[in-house]
Amino acid sequence: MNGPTQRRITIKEVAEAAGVGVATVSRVLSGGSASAETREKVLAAAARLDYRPSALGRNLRRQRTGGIGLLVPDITDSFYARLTDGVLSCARSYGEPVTVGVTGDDPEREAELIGTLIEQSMDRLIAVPSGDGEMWAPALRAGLNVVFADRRVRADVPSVVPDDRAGVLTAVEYLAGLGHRKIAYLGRHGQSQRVAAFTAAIASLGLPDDGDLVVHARASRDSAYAAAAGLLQHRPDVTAVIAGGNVLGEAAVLAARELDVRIPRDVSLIMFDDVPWAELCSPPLTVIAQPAQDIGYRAAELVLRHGRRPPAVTLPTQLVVRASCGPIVKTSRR
Amino acid sequence: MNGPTQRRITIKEVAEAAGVGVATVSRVLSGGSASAETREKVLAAAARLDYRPSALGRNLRRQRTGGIGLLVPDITDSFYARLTDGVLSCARSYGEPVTVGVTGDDPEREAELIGTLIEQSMDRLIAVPSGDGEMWAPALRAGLNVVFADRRVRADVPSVVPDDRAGVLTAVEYLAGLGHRKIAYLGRHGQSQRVAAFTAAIASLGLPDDGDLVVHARASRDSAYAAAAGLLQHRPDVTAVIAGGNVLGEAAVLAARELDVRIPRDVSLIMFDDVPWAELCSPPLTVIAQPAQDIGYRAAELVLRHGRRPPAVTLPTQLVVRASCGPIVKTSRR
DNA sequence: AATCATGGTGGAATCGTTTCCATGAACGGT
DNA sequence: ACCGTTCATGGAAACGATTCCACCATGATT
Repeated sequence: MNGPTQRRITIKEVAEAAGVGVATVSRVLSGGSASAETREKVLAAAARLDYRPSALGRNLRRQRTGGIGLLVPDITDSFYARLTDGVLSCARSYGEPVTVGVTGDDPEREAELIGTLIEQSMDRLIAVPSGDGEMWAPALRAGLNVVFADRRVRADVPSVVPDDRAGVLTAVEYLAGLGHRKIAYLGRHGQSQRVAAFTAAIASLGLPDDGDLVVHARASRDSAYAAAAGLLQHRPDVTAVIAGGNVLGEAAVLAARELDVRIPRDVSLIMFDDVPWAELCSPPLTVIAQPAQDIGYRAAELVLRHGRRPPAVTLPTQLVVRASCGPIVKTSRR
Repeated sequence: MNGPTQRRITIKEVAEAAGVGVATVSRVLSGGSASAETREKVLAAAARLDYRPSALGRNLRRQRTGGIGLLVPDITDSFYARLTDGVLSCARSYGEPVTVGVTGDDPEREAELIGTLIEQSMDRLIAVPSGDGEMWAPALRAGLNVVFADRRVRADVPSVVPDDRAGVLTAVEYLAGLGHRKIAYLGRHGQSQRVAAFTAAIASLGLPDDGDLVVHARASRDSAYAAAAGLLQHRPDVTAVIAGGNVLGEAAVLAARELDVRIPRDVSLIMFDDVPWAELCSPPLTVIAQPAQDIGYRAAELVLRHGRRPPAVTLPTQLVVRASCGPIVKTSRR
């Protein structure tokens, strides 16, 4: 009840105002051929009426919808926030709107969100996939133009991922160089790539792999804390932990503090993903930096350009040494 | 070139498969009246064909578009990420897609994004407004259903904001209680509400207000750092700083460290917005916690319900005392 | 001079859905 | 037995854009 909310003006009215047919208006505005005189008239009328073509009408006619969908596990996680920022940044330069959904690493919610996007006739989608590759078969069959980000779960879908193998290897080598032999990986579900890289790295360096050195958490902070605390409590023999993300790193620091495990004296910690607060933390955290924003940007480029899509883009990571890793002191703690 | 990308099935095909007219299909699927028999047939056909109504067609017909737009200054900022999470969480329960845009606190970019949203026929918008209220006149006249979040720049637009006045007052009182008299506010553009509350609080406590105790930064981390460093360098007389957001707080800690200003011995710091790392920081940061997620959720509710919209919702903040504020030692530092 | 190529232009079909309206059947009341 | 009411149903219009196609005028070619 706050105003007469003026009706949207259509191409028909512009045509009338310019004294031409609707086809001509459409042609002029789409850069088609027209005489200089009519072009002038149409442009003037459009400007005068502040005409904005309706994306609805356009998209209905041409079957292809503009806009791109983006599915991330958790927008609250700095890594995915930065990835999102990269996508938005690229999309903005193309003038394409981005619809964002949060999956919480739950395949069911993911499927539901995909359904919503398909209903909107979105045909371009960037996703950090939650489940395994099978789940994506229907979406792909539906003609969805999908690009995976951060994780690669199908070989037939283009993806932009950090160089997990190199990152993990760097981390493990660094820790091994400090004398650590019992190194644990604290990851979240869906990081099969990294876990594989981890066990491979352990094996290649001849370190013992006596079973459950890999612990998984779900997307929430609570779950991350529980996993970290469990690891520190039940495995007093591990002397170094690799956290597979900033939420997990945060949880590890918190849990260590709570359990009176000192970093790096009692256990060394190295965290995937460099975040601003890693430097502010006490102790400042040694991290494997990941180009989160670039990942998003490149994924958006891929999904927008759409032509000649390379199977995979791998972006380098970087070890940033701060103060959360130290040489091993004597034996295992406690 | 990766498949025959099957054509989307339409209501017409469902009608044909069910042996009824399109109108009947539409009616059944929208919950209109129909005989049990036909309802059965239609539902069966729709399920068999995996029919999904096209939002494009629907939205074109009914002039009201589903979906809501969300405009935030910086998705990388934990506060806005959490706010966004709240919006997405609420929107998901309504099955409404959310289109997100990043304004960077730039009114021009904001206007551009609004234009894009209008083109998409979005009629519902949640925004953290960058500019002043005037800028919103065209959007409102266009029939946009707007709700402001975090900042209130117009009285005639519903908004959901934290209780800035109480938050600032609490912070100032707490610092004054510790003996501080020269307190600075480090804010970002668009926080006029808080700055007003700050000067009011200063005045009400009888503290000196000798001019430029308020410093502004833009949305970027660089700008925040510059502002914080400038403040600490040029005003050795201030003994306490209130940072108006987590990015500003982070910048303040960083700048203090760089300039060898110790917290809380040399200056006390209190930060708006509680973030997970505030506890991990050295020293742990005393903060004014803001219900970022709730703000987003409530804003989404407001924009979705749409009826009887209250003029404003104010959500409480909370002082969380940690270790970044201390009593004043002697005189001004240095 | 008659015909053909050219290029600007507008009418009309189309996209997929909702909704108005007319139709026809069934049924109950007088 | 006839008429009026109710109800399910399907045809068709409408939403706003793009695009095919026919049309006409002009200029060039034979």
